Amino acid sequence: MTIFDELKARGLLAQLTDEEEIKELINNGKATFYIGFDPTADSLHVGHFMALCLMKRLQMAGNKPIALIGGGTGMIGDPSGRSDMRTMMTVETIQHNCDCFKKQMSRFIDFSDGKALMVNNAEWLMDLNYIEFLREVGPHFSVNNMLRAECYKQRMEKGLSFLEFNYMIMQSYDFYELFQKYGCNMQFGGDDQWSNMLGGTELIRRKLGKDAYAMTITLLLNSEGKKMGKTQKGAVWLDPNKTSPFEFYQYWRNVADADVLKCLRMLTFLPLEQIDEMDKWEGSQLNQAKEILAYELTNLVHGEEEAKKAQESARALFSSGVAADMPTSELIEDDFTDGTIDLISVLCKAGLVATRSEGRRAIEQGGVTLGNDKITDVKAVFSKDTFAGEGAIVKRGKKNFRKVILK
RNA sequence: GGGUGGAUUCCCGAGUGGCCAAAGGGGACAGACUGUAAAUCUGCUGCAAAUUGCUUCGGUGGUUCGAAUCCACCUCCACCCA
Repeated sequence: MTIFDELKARGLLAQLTDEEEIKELINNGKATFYIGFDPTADSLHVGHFMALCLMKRLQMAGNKPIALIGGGTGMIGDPSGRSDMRTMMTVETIQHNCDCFKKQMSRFIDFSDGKALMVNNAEWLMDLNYIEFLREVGPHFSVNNMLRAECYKQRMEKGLSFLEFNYMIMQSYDFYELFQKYGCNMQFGGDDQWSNMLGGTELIRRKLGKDAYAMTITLLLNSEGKKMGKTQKGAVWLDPNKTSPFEFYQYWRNVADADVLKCLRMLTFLPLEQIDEMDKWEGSQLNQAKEILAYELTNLVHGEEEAKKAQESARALFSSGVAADMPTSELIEDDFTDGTIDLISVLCKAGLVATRSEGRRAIEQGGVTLGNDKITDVKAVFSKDTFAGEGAIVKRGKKNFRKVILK
């Protein structure tokens, strides 16, 4: 199976400028492609993960990836899909975020021997001269056309500043620059980037009379049509310090039935035959598929050891309620008053609730378990013995466990 | 630059002097039912030393016994005119 067919079978491809040409390029390892990453946070998240996978897949097929960090475009902010204006970031923050991205990406992509490149568009965007730039690219963009783009249309109602309006031009210029510098002939990106990407191919054609191609990846949406990788706490990060391997594993273990197969296809590197086999599973059997999904992804992002640990913890926790390796919190002597500590404090210290009010609610509603006892008395207190030695397992709701130990 | 309308809690959105920690909906959280799923039902949703107290309705200042609500100035946004 060719790489192109595989990508297609996995449901990764959304829009393409020229299917035949792109097929020819990537199947024969002749593509030098780039994907842009906006440094809006100090870690990549699940949303970026698909892009990284795609880079990896194409790299394995002999193509050359360029990871473009948007140090320059980050100064502007992409208005696509945003309902409000993005807060502007300081130069220092952007730089810091770029550095973090670099580190994380190196885990997935092989940058050795020029097999892949990582560049920052700040390199060429920051020193542009306004007038020169306007003269150079300005004539090639039609405002009428830009306004017709879906991503701007939506913003016409809410307000779109000139600053953000320029994002498309900057991104197009990136492609143009990469095309000339590195022979980059393709751009990939999220489906929401389509119009920005077309801007680039258009600019290259108009200025250089050459063809470049663009292709978008399907956005990973769940069955409810929402972007995946978001939780109530925010994004699911790839940085283990922001989202622990266990949490990461649990996120995937908990996807809806309707989404498991799609996730397996789009995100894992498992052979398609194996995935098709799982497609036949039904009902509670899907829990197996979810385990596989969670394990595979945790393995990819955090390594085999972490994946195993997370899986074992999860299994143990949900079957017997105990696990050797589980999120642990420590109490110190000072947390106790007269040798005891109240349950609300325990919940807070363990990070299971954000405020004491929330803790009180959780207890009142019967959501809190310590050891094997459900506790509904808000005023319940516990002695140091409770947490000594092996500690005690505190549960808030059905899926939030924490081992609490007296230090 | 001129005019008009607007900014309320995680989001949408009511409230136009005390009865307001602020209707309703969504989301989130907890419980029941389940398969660590979905759907459904119930509870709950500012903070805390918790039948009470404290802080919130874009910002600052003012009027008043009392302000989300009235006044002044400011900031931001949308629409119309230039």
